[in-house]
Amino acid sequence: MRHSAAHVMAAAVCRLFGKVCLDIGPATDDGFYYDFDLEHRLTPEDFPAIEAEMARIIAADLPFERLEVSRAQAEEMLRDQPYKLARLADIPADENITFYRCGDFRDLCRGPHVERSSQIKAFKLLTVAGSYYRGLETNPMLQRVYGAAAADAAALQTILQRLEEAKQRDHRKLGRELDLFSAQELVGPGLIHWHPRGARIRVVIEDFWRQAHLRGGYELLYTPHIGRANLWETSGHLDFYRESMYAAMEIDNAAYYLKPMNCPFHIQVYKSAKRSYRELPLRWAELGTVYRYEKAGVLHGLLRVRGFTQDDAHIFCTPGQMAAEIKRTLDFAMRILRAFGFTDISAYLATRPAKAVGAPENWAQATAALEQALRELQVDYQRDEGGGAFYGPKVDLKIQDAIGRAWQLSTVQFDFNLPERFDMSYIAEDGKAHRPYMIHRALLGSLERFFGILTEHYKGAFPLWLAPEQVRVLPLTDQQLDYARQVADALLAAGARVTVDGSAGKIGAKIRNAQVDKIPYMLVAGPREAAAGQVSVRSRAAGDEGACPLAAFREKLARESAAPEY
RNA sequence: GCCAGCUUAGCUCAGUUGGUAGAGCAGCUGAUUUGUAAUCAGCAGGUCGCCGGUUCGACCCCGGCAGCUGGCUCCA
Repeated sequence: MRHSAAHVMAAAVCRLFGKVCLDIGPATDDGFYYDFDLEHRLTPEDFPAIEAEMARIIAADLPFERLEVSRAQAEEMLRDQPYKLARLADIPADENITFYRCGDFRDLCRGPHVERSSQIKAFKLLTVAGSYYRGLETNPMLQRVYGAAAADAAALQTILQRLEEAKQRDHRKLGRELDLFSAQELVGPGLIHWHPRGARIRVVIEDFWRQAHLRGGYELLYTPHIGRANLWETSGHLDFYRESMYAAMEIDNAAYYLKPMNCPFHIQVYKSAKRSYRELPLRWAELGTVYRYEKAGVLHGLLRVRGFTQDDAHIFCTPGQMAAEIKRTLDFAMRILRAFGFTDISAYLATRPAKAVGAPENWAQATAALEQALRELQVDYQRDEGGGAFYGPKVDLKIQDAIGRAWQLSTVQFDFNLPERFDMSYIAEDGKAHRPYMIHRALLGSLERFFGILTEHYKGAFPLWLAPEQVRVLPLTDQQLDYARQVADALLAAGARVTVDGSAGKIGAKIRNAQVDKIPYMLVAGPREAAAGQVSVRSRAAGDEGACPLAAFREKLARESAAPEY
């Protein structure tokens, strides 16, 4: 039905805009799109006319007819459709060539379709965008119109509501409304400023992350932001990653580059001493800020930026330790993700691509270790055959957020390349130098991206342990301002993130503002509470919870705001 | 980077078929001192993204640039 809706849209566009070169128009999860090439530049202002034309075709209840034709007939039918002719040429000789006809519109198409146009019950055009022919950057750009289509009006409403819900959760909107972060034109695109409220959350995330890593057997590193050209030549980045790197800075006749990755620095720390098998595995983690030149058109809020902090780590181990380290790392990653409220986790295992470095038997061993760990940890996973980086196989973990969207966060990657390039070694029991195994991993991915996803997951209503402002004390009148400050001081001393609303408004207004700011707890302090040393607790989610002694609330807060177990 | 669209006050948006702009919220000041989602009044705030062109005159028309948005491509 959705695919048929694409045909009907193409038919409508052809009727309205004269000569249209058609490419393809498949169904999508929620609807359909069609790629065309036409003189007229389509805009959303064209949608009502196209939709009206589509509605006419649907109302006419036209049949979809399947036509089986010879290749010669097909070529004749498509003589003024260059993209279609190219698609036709791709159809294998032993396959039937079919067209589907609906009214005066017919399209080279494998089908199937609905029987009659009236079976398209509900649709709506959504956006128009550019799209390279066959997805190749060097090809001409076609115009793509996306639409939603559903079995009935209610189902279409559900789709549109889901899109609206995603819009309401957009971290860029919430980031502005809740004053969490910004990017500044004067500074440059893709460079993030964490405002006080966003930074408070980041501090909690980082503190939690550091504690977890120290308890999890990692050491923490800090490494420089720039390094000499030699370093990046040795690592190979200047050969294969240069277009993603910021240009060199010349200092004392040497070229320095801003780091796009942390690995070479960690390797230098490794190489600062002769390593023994007795000290392996080494697990070194760093919140490492990197800069990458991302094309302007791909930047997106916090999710795709040019400067970001990876929660990076490198594990150096012996081949014999590798399987255990993999399992340990994946288990650790999942426990951390669950702590942040992401419980629905799945995995992708990417295996050896055609062009790869490293011995095939090492690849096989590493891939098997990854797969075994996934099985032992009972994670659902899919294999992405040949999808690994050239330097090693990897596992990516994906989570589902509160409205079911999937995001890739963690990645665990083998590296058979850098240990070689940097000639890393350790002395084994046999007294000889051996090459260590190297594993890259990031759990949150980058703090920017993770924070964006977290914001959308919670719709800005961060749980108590993450909330930038956990408690706001609301004096009923100015008479209670001193008492409110005492309450706040007492909570502050206990480690809470707390403020006082000293504005002149009525209590209703103060509550409204606190709700809009998504503060987990509001404490109303009127004359009754001040006299009794109490606070009236209102929770963001549950509303008025009644009065209790300040000390009791302080204990409740301490209990509830502890970082989660993991 | 590519295609298209957008850019007016801190935010969300009106507006002028070319005669240099307005609202709500936020801010500030004053009044109000209030019991669980918006008290009232006043004030202030804008080289209408930037640069250039056309014009007697440009926020409006044209060109260039920047940023953003939706996609595409990319994502070691």
